[in-house]
Amino acid sequence: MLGRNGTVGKAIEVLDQVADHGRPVRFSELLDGSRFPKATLYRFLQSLVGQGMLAYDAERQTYMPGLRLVRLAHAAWQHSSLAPIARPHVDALAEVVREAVHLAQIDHGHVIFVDKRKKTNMFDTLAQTGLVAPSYCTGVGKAILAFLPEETRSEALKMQAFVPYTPHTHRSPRSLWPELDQIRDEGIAFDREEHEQGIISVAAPIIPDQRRVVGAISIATSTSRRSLDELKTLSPTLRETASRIAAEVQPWQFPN
Amino acid sequence: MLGRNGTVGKAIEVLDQVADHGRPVRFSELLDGSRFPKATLYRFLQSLVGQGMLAYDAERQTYMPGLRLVRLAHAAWQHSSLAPIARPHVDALAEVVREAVHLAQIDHGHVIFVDKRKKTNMFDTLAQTGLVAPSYCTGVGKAILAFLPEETRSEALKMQAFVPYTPHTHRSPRSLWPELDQIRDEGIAFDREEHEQGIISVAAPIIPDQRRVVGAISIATSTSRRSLDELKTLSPTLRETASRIAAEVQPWQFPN
DNA sequence: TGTTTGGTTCCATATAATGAAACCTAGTTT
DNA sequence: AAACTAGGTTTCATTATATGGAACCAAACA
Repeated sequence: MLGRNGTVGKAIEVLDQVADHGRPVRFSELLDGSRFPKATLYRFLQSLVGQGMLAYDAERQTYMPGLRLVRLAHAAWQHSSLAPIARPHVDALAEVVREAVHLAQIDHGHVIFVDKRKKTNMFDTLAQTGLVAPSYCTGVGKAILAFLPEETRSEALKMQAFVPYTPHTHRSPRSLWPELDQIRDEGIAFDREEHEQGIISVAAPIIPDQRRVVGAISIATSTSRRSLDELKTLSPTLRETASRIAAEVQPWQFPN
Repeated sequence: MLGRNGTVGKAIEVLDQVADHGRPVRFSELLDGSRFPKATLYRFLQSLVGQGMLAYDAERQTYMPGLRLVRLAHAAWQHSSLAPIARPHVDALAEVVREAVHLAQIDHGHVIFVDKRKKTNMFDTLAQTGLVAPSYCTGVGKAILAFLPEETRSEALKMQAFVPYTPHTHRSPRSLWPELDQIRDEGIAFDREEHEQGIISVAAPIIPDQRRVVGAISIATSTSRRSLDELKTLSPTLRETASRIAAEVQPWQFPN
């Protein structure tokens, strides 16, 4: 039962696989990317469909997330995500700064974008709500890493592959440490085109009432629109929004 | 594996139980409401925490939905829920009619509210997004039931307990059939204080391109604010909104 | 008509799950 | 201080469930 080779772990893996397709998916497509034998995968799919976690379209022979998962989703969203509480603050910040605003949480060393707001159609980042990103080369990721307890941070850094997405990306934990120290000092993190070429951001951690960091919020833009120095001038507004969100968060509500 | 006594079914039952608490919950509280022996429940919780579907707060010894579920949630929400597509239409309708607007889908005979908008703070119904309601005594439920294929409708009706929530509630499928016929004729359903005393609604099914019904939308209010006749005058607007949503829905995207 | 493809089922065997009982720690009561 | 209680955690002989290669099925294709 425990671990990825338990029955529960395997079922969740299948669930993830269907969800990751982002569209209805046929059995053979799932089989191609699966580590399970045909009969085993088939049985897991039948089981998840029977439980309502997946839905099966008999006409097109495709699988997709089911309404029981949608229902669970909602409960999870409301009680384990910053997004419901932070939404008005994220909206307000986006209105003021006229750039993309991201809200993220961390999960086993990876950043999960849980909300994103922008008020213009001119520009966008790759960040999509619900998506996972590395923590070592995103503003929100570094803002969170800097304020994690030492041991948790070490574990989180171990899980990073330090893929050099751009010439500016950190290549190792050792390279990153001095910057994390600086982030702790200033309470502000920057993404200097480290994750996406041409994309910069400024981020602040969300830390309720001297407790541990629960997430981070960032303002992201392109180098063609703004400079890093211009982003710096938005730091006070950003910190204030992060504080407001932190004030509303009840720390016991969130996982980590 | 198949059914509620398979390992997967049991794990999902535990997941549901934690999610249904809507707040961090301790092991003993879960044990109280569980059909599993102590060791079995404990092991399921450890397994789900290990997989990230649940999170465990060691300080308070409480469990809650985990970020992997939030992530899965998002995928499910975006690809298996009407809400993302329907949102602008629901907003627009709420703006026009100045009452609560509900969006719902059906799942094994039960209605799931997937979105809800209102532009006044004066009153509210019990409908909460993500919640499940019976189909036989809600406007959206009856709107969907009426347009389901015959066999699916029979199955769905069998799953209803026909609890008489108010004196106006249908007590049996037999009692409901003539009204479903009428709903099919008119393309409009009413909740005449059948689910909640004092609450009435008008609902229309969402049926893309001669295909099967995928959901329904309703306008709900209280008898102290509006009469049923007044709600009737909103039918054309409601039908139009339902048609607009249906036009955007790609029928293969949604589960049944 | 024979072959291919994708999906579905079978069942002897293997593996994981089971759950009563015991254990552990912290707090409470005597 | 000792005994007791409560909530959480672990053990392991036994049982139940999962496994997965092979076979089967239906539809489409050559």
